[in-house]
Amino acid sequence: MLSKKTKYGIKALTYLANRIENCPVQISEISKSENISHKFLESILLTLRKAGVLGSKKGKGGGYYLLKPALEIKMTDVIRALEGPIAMVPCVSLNFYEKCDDCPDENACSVHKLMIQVRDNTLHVLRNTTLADLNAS
Amino acid sequence: MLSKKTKYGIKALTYLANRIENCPVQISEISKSENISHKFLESILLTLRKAGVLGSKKGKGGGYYLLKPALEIKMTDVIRALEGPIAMVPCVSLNFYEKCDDCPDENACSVHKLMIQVRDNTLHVLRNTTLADLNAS
DNA sequence: TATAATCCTACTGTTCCGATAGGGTAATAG
DNA sequence: CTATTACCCTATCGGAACAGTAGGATTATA
Repeated sequence: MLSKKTKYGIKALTYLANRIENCPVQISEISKSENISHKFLESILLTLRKAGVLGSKKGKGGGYYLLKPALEIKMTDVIRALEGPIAMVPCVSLNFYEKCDDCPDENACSVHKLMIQVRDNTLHVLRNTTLADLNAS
Repeated sequence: MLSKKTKYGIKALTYLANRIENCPVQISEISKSENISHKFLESILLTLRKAGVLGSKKGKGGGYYLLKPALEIKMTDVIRALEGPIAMVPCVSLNFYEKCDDCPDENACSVHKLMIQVRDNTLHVLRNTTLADLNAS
């Protein structure tokens, strides 16, 4: 299941991408438009800034803005920053690998085999989808 | 993330599918072979029986066995029984649909659009994979 | 009738998620 | 220079879900 953090993050990014000008947008503007708690959204945007997806400007007239064109922001980057692993089990994760306690041999594990298939298919979608593809049509 | 319940369930099913004879296998045999807590596995196999995947025989010499040939047991059925929804958000789930609180219009939602893509790709894998495909090679 | 095994309900400890609280810090307007 | 605005950061907390446990009831076999 996708966490609300990730869901709200994607919605906020889409909102930013749909603006005509890429100038700083305040948290409260996004929060009102997308029905997201102001404080919660604040922590989400902070995470995206630390991940290098968003830039921010402090003080009056400040806010958050996209650091790159929407076409260059891949969904893999966004989801990894907010959600963590894309894989459904840590033992098939590319970026967040962890060995299973119960599995003596990964290559003989049926779950491992299946989840690699799922991961590859999911990655294919997320790698080839950018923020620009999610724009309101 | 896949729950341990689902993971253990798939491992147990694979174990059953790999047996030469499809006669009742005791919980403790599977539990030992796959390093799963006996009691926990018990509840998992019970779920699979209620879902119509496994049959059981009580009393001495009893145990669990596959109700259908491995080739006819789809991963979608197994995962839905143990994990619940396959989709990453309830609003794109086929079997466990729920409307989002924050979304006035699903069709305009960027997350919705993206997650339908992911769901379709995942479903494609899980529908076309049966227990027989997971056999130890 | 003893024993072996599933069946079933309830409970519990832990972890994670979603959200909140409260102040600190930087930039801008005037 | 100062007030205001808005981001920055840490800590905390309630609740839900997960992983696993406990204990006995039931049923079938030998």
